Amino acid sequence: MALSFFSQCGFFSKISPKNLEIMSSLVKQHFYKKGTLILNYEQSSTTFLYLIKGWVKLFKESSDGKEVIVDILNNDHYCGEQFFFKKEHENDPYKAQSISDVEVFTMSISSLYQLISSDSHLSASLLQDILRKQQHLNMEVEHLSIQNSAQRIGCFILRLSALQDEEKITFRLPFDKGLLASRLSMCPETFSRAFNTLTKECEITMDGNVIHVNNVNSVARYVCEHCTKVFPCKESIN
Amino acid sequence: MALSFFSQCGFFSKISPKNLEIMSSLVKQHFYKKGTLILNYEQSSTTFLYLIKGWVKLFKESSDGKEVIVDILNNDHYCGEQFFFKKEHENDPYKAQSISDVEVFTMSISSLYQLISSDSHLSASLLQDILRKQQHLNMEVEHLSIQNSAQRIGCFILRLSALQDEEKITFRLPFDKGLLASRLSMCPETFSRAFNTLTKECEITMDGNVIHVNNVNSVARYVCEHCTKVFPCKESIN
DNA sequence: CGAAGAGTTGAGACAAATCAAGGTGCGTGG
DNA sequence: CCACGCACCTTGATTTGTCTCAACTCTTCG
Repeated sequence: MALSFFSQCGFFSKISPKNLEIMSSLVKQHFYKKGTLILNYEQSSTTFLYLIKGWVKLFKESSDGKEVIVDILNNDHYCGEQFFFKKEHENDPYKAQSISDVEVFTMSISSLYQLISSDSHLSASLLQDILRKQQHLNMEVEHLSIQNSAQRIGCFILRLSALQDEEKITFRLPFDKGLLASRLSMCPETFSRAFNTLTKECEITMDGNVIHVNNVNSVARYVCEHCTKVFPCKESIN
Repeated sequence: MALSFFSQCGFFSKISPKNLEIMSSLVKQHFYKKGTLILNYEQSSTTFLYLIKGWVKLFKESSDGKEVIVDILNNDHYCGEQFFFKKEHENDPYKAQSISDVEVFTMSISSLYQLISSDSHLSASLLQDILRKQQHLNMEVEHLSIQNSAQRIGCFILRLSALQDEEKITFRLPFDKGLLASRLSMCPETFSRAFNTLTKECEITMDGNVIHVNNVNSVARYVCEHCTKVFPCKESIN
């Protein structure tokens, strides 16, 4: 891969020139079609996966066979950093599957860890990223206890909308509704009904996979009612 | 504070001798009685708080005035690391209140960050700690979507029990039931009823604040039914 | 003794999951 | 081109889980 690529690549942009060289010899670039299993349980615990473009779902199966969504990754998200310090038997692995056509690069966790260890700017940049992720997880926990289903959907849409800076927004859902429901910890039926109440409560409609937000503030008024933050809360999408 | 203290103190045990000197001049030790407000919103975003001994609750107030528990800290837990990179206006602050008599030390976030930046062993050790925290948050999210109230209580008790290595265990709840209910995202009434079902479903009873677990495995059977992990799952208490 | 705080219990309301039945859009094979 | 199957989504009926409100008990502490 081109060295110049990494210089725009999330936390890697802080990598030292020397390590940049080393790194480019360690990574492998891959292209996968929608629906491909990218990592199985075993691979996940030794592989650092960086998503250049597309959408990837991370998931596990619970002991009674249901799929549990761990996370949904988008451009410049990554996974695997939690295994830096893990011994084999402590692992809590997952599977990764593409839910769109995707472009990724991978490298082994251990070699990334060596890079990090020898590059204090890189490690600071990673730390910053991880703390942001942690903030997001804190928000998720909070929302699961104070928001109802319709509000969780609305909040997700607001965060997608935040990428644009308009009053009226139209965009396509990045993946199917069943998966989004699952990501937001509700069943598909609840998702469908909750979206109806969202339409009733504020100026937002859905046509197939296309969302029309006619007034962002009306959505925020309904969604952020019980939240400890104030909209616009500038969180990342996931 | 004694230099030797930090050498046994969570991730600080990896601090270099030189930084250890510097650090000991930066920290302030405090003792607070149960019920003291240790940090207000403003202080929280500039203060690193390390809990040497006792229990501290971190909380916020939502826009409709309800208290939302962010975390409950115990020996060797800390808070404030999320502000390393935060600009003033991005802050998502909280309050900290002691829920037992406590012993803590504090230092400013910025001076801790300088220490971290100049000490790669220390920063690696911090990173490890933070990744553990992140794992725990992931687990919390997962549990909120797949466990019912009784299972969440049971899971909390199992994690407290994991500190001991016996079949039959008796211990005292470290803080009152209302707070625990809130920490587990349920109301006090639900906590009370859910504990009754727990007693019915497995060999566990409660007498005041004292929990008797007569058979750890019977609890695990009920609690871990839908989980993606296998008991004993060796998570930290909080 | 009385007041306050913590915990429990019951009744009713409400939210979400489950179960069951249809609808819609789409690609494939005839 | 149509017909079929299939995946995705929606809707309705029912059940389950949790919250809310209110009443009551128990303990503690002045």
